[in-house]
Amino acid sequence: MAGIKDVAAHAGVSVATVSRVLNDSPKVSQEARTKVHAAVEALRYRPNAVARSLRTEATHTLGLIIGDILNPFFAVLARAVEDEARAAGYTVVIGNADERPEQQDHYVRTLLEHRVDGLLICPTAEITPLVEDCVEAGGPLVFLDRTLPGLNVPSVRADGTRAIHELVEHIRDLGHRRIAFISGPELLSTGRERTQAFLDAMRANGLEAREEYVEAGDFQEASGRGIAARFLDLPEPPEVIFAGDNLMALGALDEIRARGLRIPDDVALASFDDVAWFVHVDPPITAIAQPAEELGRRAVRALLERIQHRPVESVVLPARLVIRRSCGETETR
Amino acid sequence: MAGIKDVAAHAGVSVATVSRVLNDSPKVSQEARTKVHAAVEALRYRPNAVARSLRTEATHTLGLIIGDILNPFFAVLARAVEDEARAAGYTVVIGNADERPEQQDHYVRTLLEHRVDGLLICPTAEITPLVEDCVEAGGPLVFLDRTLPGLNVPSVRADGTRAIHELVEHIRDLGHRRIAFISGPELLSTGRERTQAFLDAMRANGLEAREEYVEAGDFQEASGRGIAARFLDLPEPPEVIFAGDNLMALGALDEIRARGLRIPDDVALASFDDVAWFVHVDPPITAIAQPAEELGRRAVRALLERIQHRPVESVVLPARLVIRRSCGETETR
DNA sequence: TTGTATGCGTTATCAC
DNA sequence: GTGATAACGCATACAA
Repeated sequence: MAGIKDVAAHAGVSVATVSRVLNDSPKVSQEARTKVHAAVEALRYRPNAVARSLRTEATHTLGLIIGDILNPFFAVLARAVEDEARAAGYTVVIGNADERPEQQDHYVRTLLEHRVDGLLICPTAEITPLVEDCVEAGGPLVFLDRTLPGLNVPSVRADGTRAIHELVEHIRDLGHRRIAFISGPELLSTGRERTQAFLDAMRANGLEAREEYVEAGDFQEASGRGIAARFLDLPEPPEVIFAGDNLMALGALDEIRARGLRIPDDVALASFDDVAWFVHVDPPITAIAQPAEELGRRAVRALLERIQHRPVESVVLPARLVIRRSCGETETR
Repeated sequence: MAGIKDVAAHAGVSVATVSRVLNDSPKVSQEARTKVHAAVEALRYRPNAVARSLRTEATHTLGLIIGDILNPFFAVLARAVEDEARAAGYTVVIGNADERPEQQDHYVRTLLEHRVDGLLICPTAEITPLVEDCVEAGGPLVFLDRTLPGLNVPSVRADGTRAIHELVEHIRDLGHRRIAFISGPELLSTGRERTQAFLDAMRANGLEAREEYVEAGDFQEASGRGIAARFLDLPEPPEVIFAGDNLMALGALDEIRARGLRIPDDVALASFDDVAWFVHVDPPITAIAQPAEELGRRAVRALLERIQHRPVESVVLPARLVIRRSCGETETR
């Protein structure tokens, strides 16, 4: 493959001039510029980003570690991150942690070795030593969607507290009392936050949050299904099942359908996270929507600020309740 | 950040020895090994993959260019590619072409400059000059999901021809005659192939494929909705709408619902591509499932073979019909 | 405005 | 088994 030297030779100038043309430095004659461009064209020269990065200490690459690319929420997040990064001239390398700390660490290590200019992490459950190192090393780092306690790292996330309060109130107004919650992992900030908000909301609405009506899943479909099954097997099953994320809602839906139960008559359903197809389920599913695109964009902007050594504040965006018909709402059409 | 020299100094050996330990070369004493590892630990040394790549001419990185990360089919594909690549010690950089040739080219260029060891492309519509260059340059390249005509590049894809024949036959057996097809872009191999298969299947089943019943969308939701609308506005609307991919099926569903039409009584629906939530729509959607994970895995394996300069054959896997109830099938429970 | 020369962090080729 | 040192391809300080 042609190198900068070949281009220089072909154009009859020095490598320095070629380099200057390529990085459009102002100090270069129009004539040289033209010759170089012609040579680049003729030789099909592609600058070697690896060599350039070694020299400049910058890869123009961002790392993004997400929980699960198959989760539509993360897919939207990833897409927004990629769009915003590309607009700023960066390429993003996505690592799929699959919600496993050791896989998260694998990607942290790999991305660090590849010298990404900055790292966006949706941290899995635990603070791993590697992530701690990252923080101490002080490289550009922003947490996305989730935070880790006790770490001084800016984060970009949604807060569902108010929406959860509204949801519980909405459900109570519909006449239901026994609401069960498929919570997320206790070790995840999002899991903890949603559980706490649910408990608070129940209390605020004068409803009893029975212990057997709250169980933590792992944000994956299978756990949602298993927990829904246990709820439905209870001597006094809940009137409403509220799933802590869209995948667990899908699992709960699977279980409800498998039992031939009707929504909302036999059991009502609501979900944290809104996804495109919720509209098409019968009945359409009442859900809490997170501003995923906005989160992705803001996270990239924050990270770019950090890369330029500017201080950034954490950002928290509100999630919002989307009322449909899976909780027994009366048709309004 | 600590470099290999620092490690060498700290361990009291030469950089050559450190390098040998890190790449566990056999020719190094146990003693040196221990000292180096201790130094690595103490200095929190992270090898610089950029420098290493410059020297070794290998990045252990694969490029993957897909049509749209928000399309569940591509998400599954990407996930499988990533899993298989990681197992082989490679990191994958995903580029989202968003079905736009110029954005595809942006990523081809970027990935080439970053010197990925191999490229997996789900080609958008056109043969761009850049892709042509790629082929001529002869770097490891395999097409995934789609092919480009006249290019000698191995590809890994699914063939839906038989499944489409089965679907049309199935629909005819259900008593329907007027079947409309929301086709994919004529410029995409998948679009052409599915359209041709549909037309053939209609003929083979003694059904008339009316011209106004076949229209090409762009594999995105909005086009599916628009085309479904035009079908339904026809003086004699079709009895069945068959969408060429899952996103266009979602769009068609939107339109059908917006008109207050019932499935399958007012109009039946079927989709190429099967996705998890099709089961939960009322009624569950009859669809053609592609072996997406398998495609992703096989593509990576093929690419790794190419990277090792071994010849590879293209692979074609059959898609299969999944009968549910959106075409008026009688309940079998 | 242009060219020469040095170094980025690593691996690999030699000698020892 | 080990160490010195020359590349790898590029950007840039400095000289011209």
